[in-house]
Amino acid sequence: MTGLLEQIGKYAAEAFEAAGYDGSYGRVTVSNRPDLCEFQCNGAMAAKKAYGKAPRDIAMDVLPYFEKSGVVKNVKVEGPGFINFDLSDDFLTGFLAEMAADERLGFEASEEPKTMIIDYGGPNVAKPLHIGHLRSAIIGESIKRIARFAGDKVIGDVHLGDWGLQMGLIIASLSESDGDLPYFDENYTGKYPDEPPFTIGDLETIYPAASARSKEDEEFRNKALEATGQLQEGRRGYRALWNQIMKVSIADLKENYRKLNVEFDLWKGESDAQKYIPDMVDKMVADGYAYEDEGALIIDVKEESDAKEVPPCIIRKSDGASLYATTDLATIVERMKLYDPDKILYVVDKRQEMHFRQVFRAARKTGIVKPETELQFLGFGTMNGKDGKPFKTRAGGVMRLETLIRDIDEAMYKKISENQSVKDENIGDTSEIVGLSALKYGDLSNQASKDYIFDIDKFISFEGNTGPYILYTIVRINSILERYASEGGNVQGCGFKAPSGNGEKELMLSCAGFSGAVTAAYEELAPHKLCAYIYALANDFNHFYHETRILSEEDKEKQAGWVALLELVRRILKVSIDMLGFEAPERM
RNA sequence: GUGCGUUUAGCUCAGCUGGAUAGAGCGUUUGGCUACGGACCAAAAGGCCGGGGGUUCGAAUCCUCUAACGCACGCCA
Repeated sequence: MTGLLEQIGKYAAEAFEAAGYDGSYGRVTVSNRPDLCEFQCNGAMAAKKAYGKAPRDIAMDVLPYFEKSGVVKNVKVEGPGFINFDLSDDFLTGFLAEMAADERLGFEASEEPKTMIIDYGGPNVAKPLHIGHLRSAIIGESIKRIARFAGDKVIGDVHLGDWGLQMGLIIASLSESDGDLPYFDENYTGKYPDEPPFTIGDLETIYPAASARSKEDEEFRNKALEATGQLQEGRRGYRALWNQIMKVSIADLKENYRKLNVEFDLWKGESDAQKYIPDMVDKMVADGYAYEDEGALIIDVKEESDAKEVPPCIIRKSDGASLYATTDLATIVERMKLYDPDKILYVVDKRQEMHFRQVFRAARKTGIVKPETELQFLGFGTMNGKDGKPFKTRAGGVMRLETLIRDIDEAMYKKISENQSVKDENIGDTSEIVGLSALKYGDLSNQASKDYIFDIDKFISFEGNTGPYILYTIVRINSILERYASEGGNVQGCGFKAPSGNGEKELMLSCAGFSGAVTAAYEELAPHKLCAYIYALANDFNHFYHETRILSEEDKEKQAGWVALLELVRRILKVSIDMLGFEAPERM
């Protein structure tokens, strides 16, 4: 089924055509003057120029045909030529019934599903996740889920930073501290141990120490560079050690992402792209796209229309090493080969925009990506502290994700224990679920591309436009519906009735806006639009709830209509928070 | 320096391809618990939409100039 505005718009277009005007003027929007009407059509004013006629007269021409459709009522022409009207009760209840019967709640999935790869997460091996990784994970996961709901085949790839100097640094450091391990014995031909010689905790200590040392100790740095080179050339012991680092690190990353309710389909990384590099570069040179300049191998990517010249894309440094752009290009080669996607979406810090512009252009120019395949960059803004500067710990360092999540869980635990009259044994699980909703909703309700203020106090206060408020609404509906069922009612058997009050009609109209909200969030890659929608829906529900005594209602027909409406609201909210990447607890 | 982005209520943010009186939350002030869950609801106060100019019947929205702030600008990722 098509969305509500689309359906009404169709009738409006027919009305315009019937009156002798172009149907495209029959666009309908939700009224911005709720005191006057529910919906409006401004087409008469837009048509003024084309027909050289007063907008009011055009509106009056069209008006009779609007009324005839039976879909709308109270049609009026007001002001300079606004066509204002309300929805007929029959049409609305019919629409809601159709929604309720539909698995996707009336959202029409695209007929030709696209295959889309989303590149998000981007953690580095052997380094703990910190808050810089948070937005990519939260936003990427939500967009993945929204696109899946919309019917696309979506593949999420974590794209690990698992290659390069960082690995050499760890190997070099271990060779000094644990030089007697077989990994460092070049003459060793036996099987390497199954058990890793370190824990994730060890790695997290080793890496930053080695990284700091390499900046002062040139000898050590050279050793790390050499180890990196040998690893890349395939030295057996180093490869085995690298596998151990990967094993330990990925297990830890998976656990951390699991806590965030983030799941990747692919755990590929920069290392997987390495084998495509030589052939790719050779071909780029042979085709004449890549050439040497100042000792480096570059691809020109500037275009005539650039307001500022875009620097060339460097694919090989003058010392012969490949770099970030090379790996990203080779990753595109691999993705095209293995998945042939219609689109690759990068959910990355917006400060990397120039880099991706270069990479995309180089990929297009050299033809490693099909012309039809879309490459899109979704840059997100920085998470700032309350002072407006990048978020730091009190000590001034980068905050670990684990610490952040733990802080929120603890604060939430405290709040829930204080508010709950009956002590629940599951309070720990509940505070994790609610805490995650606070964190994710707090992030997603902001426009992704903008910087935003990360205010822990605001998130854990969970009042107003927050995740916990949404969850609270769901839990409250659950409670009512459970009680209705326990008193012998059949929730699924209830049908919609014409609204009897304003709050009820508002809530119904709000429900009907679901598919429109999802469409906007999907097309614009904008989870915040879905947040805004469910917040308004939750508000409308709570308003309705306060003016209506549902369970004590004598008129069972009327009551059944309300139950049907509540069930629909619940489903919409649950489906929506699932798209945002969190869930509702049983109680809270 | 050049390019990109941001600027809307005391604070944090919405505002769809231009439409009627610019909206939320927090905070402030006031009212509502005989509870279908008060983590709620109702109401009030609070704005030259950074500034100037332009296009238009009509601009927070489009164009232009300008200011402040942020970010990015060939061998880091």
